[in-house]
Amino acid sequence: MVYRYNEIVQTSEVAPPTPGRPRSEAARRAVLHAVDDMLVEVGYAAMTMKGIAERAGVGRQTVYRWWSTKAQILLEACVDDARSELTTPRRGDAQRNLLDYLVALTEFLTGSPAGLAYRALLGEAQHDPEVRELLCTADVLAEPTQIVLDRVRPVAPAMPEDRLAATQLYGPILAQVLTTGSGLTRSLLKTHANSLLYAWQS
Amino acid sequence: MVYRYNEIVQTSEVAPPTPGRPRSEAARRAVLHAVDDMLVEVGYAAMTMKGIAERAGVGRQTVYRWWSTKAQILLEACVDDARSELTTPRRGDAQRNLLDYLVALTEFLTGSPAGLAYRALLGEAQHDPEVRELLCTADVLAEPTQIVLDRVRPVAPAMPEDRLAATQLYGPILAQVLTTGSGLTRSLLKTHANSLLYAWQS
Amino acid sequence: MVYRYNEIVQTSEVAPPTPGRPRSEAARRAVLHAVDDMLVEVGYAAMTMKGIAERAGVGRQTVYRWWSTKAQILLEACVDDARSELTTPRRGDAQRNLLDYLVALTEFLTGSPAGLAYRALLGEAQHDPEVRELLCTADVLAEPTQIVLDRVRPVAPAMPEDRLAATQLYGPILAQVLTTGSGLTRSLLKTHANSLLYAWQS
Amino acid sequence: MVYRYNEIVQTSEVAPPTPGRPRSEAARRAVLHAVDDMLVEVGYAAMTMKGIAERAGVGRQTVYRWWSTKAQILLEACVDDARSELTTPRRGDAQRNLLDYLVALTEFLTGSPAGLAYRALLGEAQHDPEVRELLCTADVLAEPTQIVLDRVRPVAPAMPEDRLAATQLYGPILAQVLTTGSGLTRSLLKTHANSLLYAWQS
DNA sequence: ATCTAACCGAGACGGTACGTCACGTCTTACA
DNA sequence: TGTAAGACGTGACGTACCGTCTCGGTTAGAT
Repeated sequence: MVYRYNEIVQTSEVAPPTPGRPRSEAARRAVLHAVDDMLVEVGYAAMTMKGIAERAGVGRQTVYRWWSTKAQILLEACVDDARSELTTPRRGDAQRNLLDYLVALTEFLTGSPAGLAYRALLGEAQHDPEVRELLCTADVLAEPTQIVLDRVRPVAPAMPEDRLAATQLYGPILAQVLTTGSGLTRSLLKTHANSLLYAWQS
Repeated sequence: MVYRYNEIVQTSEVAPPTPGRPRSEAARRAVLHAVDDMLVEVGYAAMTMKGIAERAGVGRQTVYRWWSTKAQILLEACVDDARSELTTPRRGDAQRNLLDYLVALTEFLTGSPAGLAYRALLGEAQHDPEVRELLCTADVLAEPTQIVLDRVRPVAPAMPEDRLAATQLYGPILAQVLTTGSGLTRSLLKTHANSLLYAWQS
Repeated sequence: MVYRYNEIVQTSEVAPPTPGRPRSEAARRAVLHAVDDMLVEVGYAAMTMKGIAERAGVGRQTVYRWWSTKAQILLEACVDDARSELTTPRRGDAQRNLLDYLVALTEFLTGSPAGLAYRALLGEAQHDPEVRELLCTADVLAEPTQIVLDRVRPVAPAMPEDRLAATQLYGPILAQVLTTGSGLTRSLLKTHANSLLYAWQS
Repeated sequence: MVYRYNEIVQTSEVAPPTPGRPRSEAARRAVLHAVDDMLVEVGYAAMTMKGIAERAGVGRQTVYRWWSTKAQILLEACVDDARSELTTPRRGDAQRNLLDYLVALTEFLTGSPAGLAYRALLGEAQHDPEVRELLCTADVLAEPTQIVLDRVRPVAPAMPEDRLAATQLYGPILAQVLTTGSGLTRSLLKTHANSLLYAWQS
């Protein structure tokens, strides 16, 4: 689970008050917003800790105090958006459940700031194992995919175990975006969904 | 097609001699080897143009003269290896053709230096459009995949158009490696191959 | 007037505190000392900004932050020494006043580190107008010469205006050192002083 | 004595022909002209061996084959001009002989390309002993000054030995130009000449 | 109403890689 | 052999960002 600011413990108790000046919520938000904006404006590579601090109007030390790397900031900035963008309403039709998800995923990966962030992080993960771990624990794709699979499973008796089924479902879409930069057309997504469903129903 | 040193045109003519001292083949090879070694030793992120030059025992300017970025060097260093590692011998059995390829791809992506390089480049491509373009023109995965699909197509009448079929085939494997860092087991690969073949044969 | 670190304004007020970490006096001194040492050890030409920083155990940016060129550092490092070395005590005898000054000047130019620095700067000034300006504003020779001239003027009614008188006094000594690298002997200095005094007394 | 291209031995014989391709006079002249031009166009500091070669349309190695440093080229390029510009016609009047020389010297140092070169070399000599030696052997100022002194000596019985007299004569002018960048006015030159003559006649 | 401790901004610090430039040497083909 | 061309290894250039540190100042709860 990702760090959440002033996270409330799940009992009825609140966090014990610490001495000293409390963390500035304004500074935190300024940093997250700065990261969001800069990602689309200058791109991941040109985004620096120094630049983020200046853009956020925040001291450099304040950034380092709460996050070690720009990947951490980016993850915190996008994970909630990602989750909501990848959640599709339940449909009666299994094929429609899959298609809706594939469309949402494609839009997420190609059009959304959160998706752009996810791709940047996934890219960084190929260079830096820590980022990969960060990304795995946040589970951005796995969770929403699982929900969709659970909806479909009742009518897909031949569906393989979750891990493979998930990667069969979103793998082609993700690979397509990562390698070419753009997604599949809606009609190809439909073909893909039908393919899988046919195979899983066997 | 990637730059090839002293590339001989395919006719009987050779390249016209340019004035001045010719490029040093030794320096070129030293750089490519240095990049190969450093990628596995220190990783992509810690690899710098300066470090490459020093490791290769080569002037910094010499590196910049022939390559703009470490991505270019890496691509030139790995593209041939990649192609050969992803080429599987033709089999009589369609399912075996697919499985062999999926196994080779998984080993390439998880075990081979060239595959490590490819992943690093694909990661960098998420940060830098120029790297993506470089990677697209080199076509590392597309070409070998196409060969396998062509072998299978005669017995797979429902196989969709090439682009989608290719991404259905290698997408799950690639996605799995990129997101988790490790590949699918052989038995899951077999299941995946069977799934696809079943769907494509209907 | 040359920049002086943390220069206190001459009233009772101090400089208003600037935000951020204050400049490190230790780093400033380390740079000035490094420059002093390196000038005599390796010479002006072989002295580089990089070398100065390393010798001083200081970051390169820290040097550039406070000085643009090695000439500036050198000037700041030597101007105070120069002034004190060129200041001779007042004598009753006019001829002795001149001679003492000429001797001090010769020793300064040929034997003192500060004088070595001055010659290097004067040399650089022939290549770079900015250095000349720097040197003019610092007024290394003009001021001490003026003091001596003022002492002598009462008994030298024919002494020309200051600029010419000064250059008549120190010009031969300076020219001798610059062109040959070594100074005039004491007896020639005496002859020179007598010559001038005779002409100025007319 | 400075190197002179294809210097003819003083007997009636010509130099024995050496084997191989003879040195290109065109290349030599191109280099000297390039140096002349670049000195006034970009200044001494910005003049590089590489730039000289390119400007002259000459190979880099060709420059290095015949000269080690830009100082050597500059000296060869300007020494003849310097000598002729500093030679004044003999006058009957001693004071006029001095004044003419001082004026010529001032114009040389402030207005002539050859004088600019001389100042640059003298500047460089403060950083590099080899350049000083080069400059001393070429004797740019000493020789013409000596000629003038010899003309004046008959009517100046108190003139000190040559070295001091020369430096008394030209030192103030040289010092003035080196320190301020501009020369003394004609009327000050006149005053200076009179001063010296008065002292030397006593 | 202090006191104290952790926060905040600003910015200098020692490092290090960046991409460029010139150095002086070398290796070609040609004259 | 001399020449123009140009690649070579070397190393300084001035800039940018790294992550740390040191200031003055702020903001709370505890005394």
